[in-house]
Amino acid sequence: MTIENWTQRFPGLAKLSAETQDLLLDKSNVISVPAGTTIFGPGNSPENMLFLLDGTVRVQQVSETGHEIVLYRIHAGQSCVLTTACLLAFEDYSAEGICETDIQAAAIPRTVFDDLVARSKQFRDFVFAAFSKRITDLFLMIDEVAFQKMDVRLADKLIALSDGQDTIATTHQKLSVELGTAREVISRQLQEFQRRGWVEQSRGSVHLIQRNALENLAGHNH
Amino acid sequence: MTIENWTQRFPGLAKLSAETQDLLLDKSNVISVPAGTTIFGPGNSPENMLFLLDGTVRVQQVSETGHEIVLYRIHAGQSCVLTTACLLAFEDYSAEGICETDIQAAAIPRTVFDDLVARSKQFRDFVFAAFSKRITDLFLMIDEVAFQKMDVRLADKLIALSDGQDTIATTHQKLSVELGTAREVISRQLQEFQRRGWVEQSRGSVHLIQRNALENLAGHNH
DNA sequence: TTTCGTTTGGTGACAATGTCACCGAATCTA
DNA sequence: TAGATTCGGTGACATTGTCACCAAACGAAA
Repeated sequence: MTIENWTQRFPGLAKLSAETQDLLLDKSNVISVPAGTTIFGPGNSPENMLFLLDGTVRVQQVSETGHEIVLYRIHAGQSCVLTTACLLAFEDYSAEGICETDIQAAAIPRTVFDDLVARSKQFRDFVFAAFSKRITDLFLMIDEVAFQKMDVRLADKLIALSDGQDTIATTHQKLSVELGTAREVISRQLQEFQRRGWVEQSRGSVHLIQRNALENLAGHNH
Repeated sequence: MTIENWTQRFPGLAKLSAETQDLLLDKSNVISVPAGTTIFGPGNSPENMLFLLDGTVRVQQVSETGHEIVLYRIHAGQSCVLTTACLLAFEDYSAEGICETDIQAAAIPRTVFDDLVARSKQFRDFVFAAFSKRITDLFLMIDEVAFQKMDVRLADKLIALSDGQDTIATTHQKLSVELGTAREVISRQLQEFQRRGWVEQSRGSVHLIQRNALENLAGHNH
C-alpha cells in the first residue's frame, strides 16, 4: 500500500464508492509534520480537516488555574473530530493538539469535506461515528476523573502507555498531566507500586515488572 | 407561533430554505412526554432524533461503582446530539436521558435526518454546531471536575439551578449527583455557606440570600 | 573537565475531599 | 397512629491535593 491510496487505511472509508474515494484522494494533500508541533490550539484554528495516516496526536487542555490534563489521543487511521468541529462550527477551542511523533496526515479542505458529507452516506456514517465515539470516550473520562481511585487510574494509564513494551519513557510530571493530578501523587503511587514489586523506576522511565498485577488493579480493561 | 411551525424556535433551523423547513415539519411528529420519563438509556436506544420544543432533559450517567453524575441538560430550542449519535453510530451509551419536566419534542426518523443532512448545508451546519458545542462543554466539565474546588463548583451550580429565582427545590443528595460528589460534602459546604449568611436551608430546599457572594465565588460565569 | 543552571524526583506538613458508620428528625403511608 | 422512608448531621478516618522545601542527576557552556 502506498500513500497514494491512503483511504484504504481507514476501515470506514474503504467502504466508500470508488468515485468518492478518488475525489477524496484527488482533493486532499498528504502532509508531514514533525514531532512536537502544535497542529491546533487556542487562537490557532486548523485550515483543514485531518485524517491521520501515521503517528500520534495528543489532545490536551490547560485550565485557567494552570493545571493540565490529557483529554485523548488520535492514532493512525482516525480522523480528528476536533479539527472537523473547528472548521464547521467556527468555534474556538480551549484544547490543543500536539504531535507526539512525526506524523503524516491527509488534509481535506472545508469545502471538500462539506461536499463529501452531502454526497456520500458512507462518508456521513464515518464522520458521525467519529463524533459519537469521541463523546462516549469523554463520558467515560468524566466518570473516571470523578470516581476512580488514583492507583487504579495510574495502573490503567501505565498499561495503556506501555503499548506492549515493558519500559515507558516518561517522567512523573508527564504522568501527572496524563491523569490531571499532581506530580507528588504520582511519585507516591509509583513508590507504592515499586514497594509491591510491580514496577522499577529510573530517572525518566518506568519499567513494568508485574504487568499482570497492574492489569488486575486496573480492572482488565485492555 | 404555533406548534405547527416549530422550526422557527431554533435559531439554526430558521435559516433553512422554506422547502427544507416544510419537509422537516411534514416528516416529523411532535410528541409529548411526561416528567420523569427516561427517553433513552443503556439498552434503550431512541427511535428518532429529537428536537426539544419545550421542557428540560437531564443527561446523567451511573458508573460501575454506583456513583452518579449529571453530564448536561438539554433545553428547549436544542437538539439532542446523543440521540443523533445513537441513531447514526448504533452505539450503546452508558448515559441516560430523563425528562425533568413534561416535554414536547419533534421526533425525526433516521432516514429523514440523513436526507436532510445530505440536502441542506444549513442543516449540516446546525448539526455539526450542536456536536461541537457538546464536545467543548464536555471539555470544560472535565476541567471543572478535575481541578475546581468544591465550594466554587457548588456556588456555580446553585446559581445555575436557581434560574433567577431565590429558592431552589432540591436535596443535598440531588446536589451531590449534580457535581459527582458525596452528600456529606454538599451538607458541609452548604453549612459553610449558611454560616456566612449566603444561603438558608430547609428540608428539601435552599434559599439564596446573597446571590452576589455566590456569583463572586463562582467567578462571575453567569 | 568543571561549573552552573535545569530537570527530576523525594519528603513532611497540612488542607480539602471522599468514605463509612452511625444518628435523629421530618415526612409519608398504610 | 405506627412504621417505614427520606433527609440531613456528625465524627473518625483514608485518600488526594497543595505547598515549601531539598538533593541528586543531567545537560550545556566555559
